[in-house]
Amino acid sequence: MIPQTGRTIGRVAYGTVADLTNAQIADAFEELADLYELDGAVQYRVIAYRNAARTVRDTSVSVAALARNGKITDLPGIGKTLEEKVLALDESGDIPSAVKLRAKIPVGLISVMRLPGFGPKRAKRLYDEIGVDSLDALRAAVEAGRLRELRGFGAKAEENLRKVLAEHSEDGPAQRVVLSRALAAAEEIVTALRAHPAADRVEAAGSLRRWADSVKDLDIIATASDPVALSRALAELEIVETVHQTGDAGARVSTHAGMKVDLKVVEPDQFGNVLQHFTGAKAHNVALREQAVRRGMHVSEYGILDDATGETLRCATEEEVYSALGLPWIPPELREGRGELEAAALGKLPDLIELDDLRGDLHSHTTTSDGKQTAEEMVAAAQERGLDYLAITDHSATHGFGDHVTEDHLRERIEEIRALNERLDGFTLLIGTETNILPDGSPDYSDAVLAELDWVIASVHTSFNMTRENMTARIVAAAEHPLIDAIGHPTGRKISKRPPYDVDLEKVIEAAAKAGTMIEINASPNRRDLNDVHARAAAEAGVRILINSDAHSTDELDNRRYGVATARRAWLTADHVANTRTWKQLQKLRKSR
DNA sequence: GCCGTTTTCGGCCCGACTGTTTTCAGTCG
Repeated sequence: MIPQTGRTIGRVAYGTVADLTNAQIADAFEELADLYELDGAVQYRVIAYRNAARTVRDTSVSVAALARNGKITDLPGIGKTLEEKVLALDESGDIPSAVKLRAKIPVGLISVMRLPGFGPKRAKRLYDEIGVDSLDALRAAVEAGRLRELRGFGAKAEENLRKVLAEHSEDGPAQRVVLSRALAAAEEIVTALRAHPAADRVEAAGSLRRWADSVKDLDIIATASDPVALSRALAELEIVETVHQTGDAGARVSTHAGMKVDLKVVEPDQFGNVLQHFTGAKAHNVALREQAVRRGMHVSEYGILDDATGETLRCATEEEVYSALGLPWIPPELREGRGELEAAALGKLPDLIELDDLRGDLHSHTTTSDGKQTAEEMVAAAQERGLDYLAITDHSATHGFGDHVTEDHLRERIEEIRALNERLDGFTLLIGTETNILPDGSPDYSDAVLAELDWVIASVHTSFNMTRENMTARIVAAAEHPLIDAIGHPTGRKISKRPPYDVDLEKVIEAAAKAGTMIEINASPNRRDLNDVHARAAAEAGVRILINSDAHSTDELDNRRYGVATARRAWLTADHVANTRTWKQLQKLRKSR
């Protein structure tokens, strides 16, 4: 079913109506893909729906609006048929073919299909032959020993299923680990393996290397003079809880935190192929291989087979892999299947921003609100990290939790910070605030006190459950406020913990671009908000992006690396990001106050 | 269902593993 958050079926009841969101369209396509797959449709039709769902999810403008304007078929993988379905969904709230399929295939079968070891074929047979139409029905069938009636289901299958069903009821599908936690484990493991005498090259691959928001497991690719010794070294690390297997091709283990780690030890002359293969993402690799086939070549983790010569090219480096396909090396952060191959072929890959490009940080907290350290300590830490300026932006009057800062207190603080700044040499300390955006869109300080500050960020910290229209109007109003320089963590999401509040970011971006308000990529690894897709859209719309640590302690200034990673995944260059400039230069980019 | 530096029709990425099978379909990454 299509989730209906923020949208009204039978839309006449309201004067204005929330737009059909991209997530809702993508969900509808995914449901159709699942149902068609269970119905036994040709695999390529199913793949077409899945690809379209991904494209829609990665699109930063309203896909429903594109459909209404006749532009939706400009999106890759969306043709006439899918255009019709989006229009039907937009107009009637559902898709006729989905209605038909739901009448034919029980929706509960989708969760059966998702079970590990199951797929559309097995799920459908369970339904056709013994009437299993949900997970509960499957449980009952296993208990009753009915699975053995089926050809192709042996004792082993039944045993595996019992195990899977037991795990499934406990914590649902395998949970992903937020990148910062995975990275800490990866750095520990990679450092230890590199130090081992048998090791030659050791690199973490996978979504971790692409700096994704979260990762499922850890892939490590290595070359070694003694593969067995290196595999054993991994198995013996303190961080490892369980060893699943180890041998001359590598090892598979789990950490105490429950993360699976897969070490693959490969031949040095294939290291580039394997590293490329396991860095992914899937969409990138599929597109790369399709492109290769058109040139008469076949790419796999073992090499590149050339039809013309019948020979397989083995590559020691990733550069050789891409070069053999006529492409420059592509930074891992871009390998998501979002147009990077086309850009690479045209020599138009962006010159991505790096951590050292950042000159200042414009969002940080001290003990005045909920930070752990003083302004003096934060300044010292910022200087150690090579920054030239830092804004102290403690929480505001309505923050609550006993951490609020009254206007009077803030006025005292302005004096203190200005005095401290006077004593600093070659460093600029700014006094600012992270003012709450109240439900009506106004900041929770008076304009008079905001005007006294060097810098104002505005964020939402309360009333998350507003309607999409109201939340959008609220944040747009803040973006249009003459004294607000930037919007902080614009969607409020917490990765793997809390979904974003319902807001039409396209409208916020439009308003920010028009008003000259900057938008932050909050670099906290639990936020990374704006995300990569939205940050790319904002930059393309002409919004100046900030990468801010939101540090609540000195060590959290290092979180900027996650913000830079998100910016790189958004194709941003140093020029897109305002705080790559000196404070003096940045001030020229601000709206006039 | 989409798409076009051979194509508007006939293709559509690659290889390993698993379980049950005797040559392979289904699933997974």
